[in-house]
Amino acid sequence: MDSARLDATFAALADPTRRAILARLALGEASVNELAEPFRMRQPAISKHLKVLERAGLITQGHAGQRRPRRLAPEPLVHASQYLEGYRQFWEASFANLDALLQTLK
Amino acid sequence: MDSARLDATFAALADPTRRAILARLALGEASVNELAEPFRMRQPAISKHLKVLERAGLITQGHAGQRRPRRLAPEPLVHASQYLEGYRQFWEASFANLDALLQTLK
DNA sequence: CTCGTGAATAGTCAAATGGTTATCTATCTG
DNA sequence: CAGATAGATAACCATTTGACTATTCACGAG
Repeated sequence: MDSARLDATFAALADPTRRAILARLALGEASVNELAEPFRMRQPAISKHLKVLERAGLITQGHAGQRRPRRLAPEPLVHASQYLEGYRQFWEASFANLDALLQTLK
Repeated sequence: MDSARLDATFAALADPTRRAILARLALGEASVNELAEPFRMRQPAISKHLKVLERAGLITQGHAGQRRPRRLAPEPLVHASQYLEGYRQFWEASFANLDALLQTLK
């Protein structure tokens, strides 16, 4: 529905670093340094990725002392999933046609 | 699984023009000019978008005379959908928690 | 063969991305 | 108060993106 929202969500998902961050956050909230640790990348680069994720609404940030732990937010994932579900009819039909074709060739 | 594949798929989906093209192609194959018609945009711009979609494997091109009709390809949509499904557990738990919270507040 | 049309390609350009280093801000701790 | 540490922000740079115009390529029709 809201096109700009989907733009931001899919753009955020189109990067392996950011997907890895989301995967990590699915296990529970984490600080910036914890999120940065697996990557050969400086902290400001991670902060930039986090800003992209935040602008897409995929994460929210808390504020506990000098830490700002991030946590995963579900809504954009749901919207993106629903968008793709709109094509389910299409791809099931495609595979059904392929099946039919293979049957006739047999 | 294949990260570069998901990169290309999500990047391709992160643009409203390209999503509109996919929506059009879900109704059946179409030529470049037919795809370009709804947009205030020149034909080469559309060709570039089509190249992005093709690199992502979201469309294939036929070759009928001087037309190269595009058609929608299902696989990347399936993969993207499966990727998001991996978070379903997470978001259902999130919403369940929210429900529970609302219950206790009531 | 020549012309018209569908589409691709080349070249240009401005803006956005994704990284860097250096610095600043805020909080915890001795 | 004086560090040390978590993280943000600024400034910079190279690459990519998304549009444009102009041109070229490929095919079909007269």
